[in-house]
Amino acid sequence: MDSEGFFEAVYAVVHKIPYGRVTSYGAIAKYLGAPGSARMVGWAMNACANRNDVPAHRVVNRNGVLTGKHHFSGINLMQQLLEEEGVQVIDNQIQNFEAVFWEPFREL
DNA sequence: ATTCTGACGTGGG
DNA sequence: CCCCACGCCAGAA
Repeated sequence: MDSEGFFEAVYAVVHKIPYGRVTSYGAIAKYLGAPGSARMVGWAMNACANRNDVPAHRVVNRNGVLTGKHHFSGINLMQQLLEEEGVQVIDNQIQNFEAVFWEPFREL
C-alpha cells in the first residue's frame, strides 16, 4: 500500500481480523504481495507491540501456535485474550484452527 | 560496511 | 512422523 511502511499495511489487515478469528503471518504476507517474507510480518508486529490498536494476539503462525505469546505483556495474556474471544487454546496451540482461521483473500 | 538474529514458511531427508 | 537447512527483508550491534 503506502510506501510509508510495510508495518502500516500489516496493521491494517490485522485490524480487520474479525472477533473470535485468527490468521497467520504467511497469509498476511502473501496478501501484501510478499509471500515467503512472513518474517517481515512478525517484524511489523514487533513494532506494533508498542501500539495497542493492533490485535496482534489474533495473529499466529501457520501451525496455529501462539509463537509470539512471549512478546506480550505476560505469557498468558495472548492465550487469555483468544480464549476470551471464544478461541480455545491449549498449550499455545489453537484448537479447531481451521474454523477460526481468517483468510484475507477469501473473506476480505 | 559487515554480521546476526528474528512473533515464519516451505521443502527435503 | 520428526529433524534440519534455506529463503526472506529489515533493524540493531
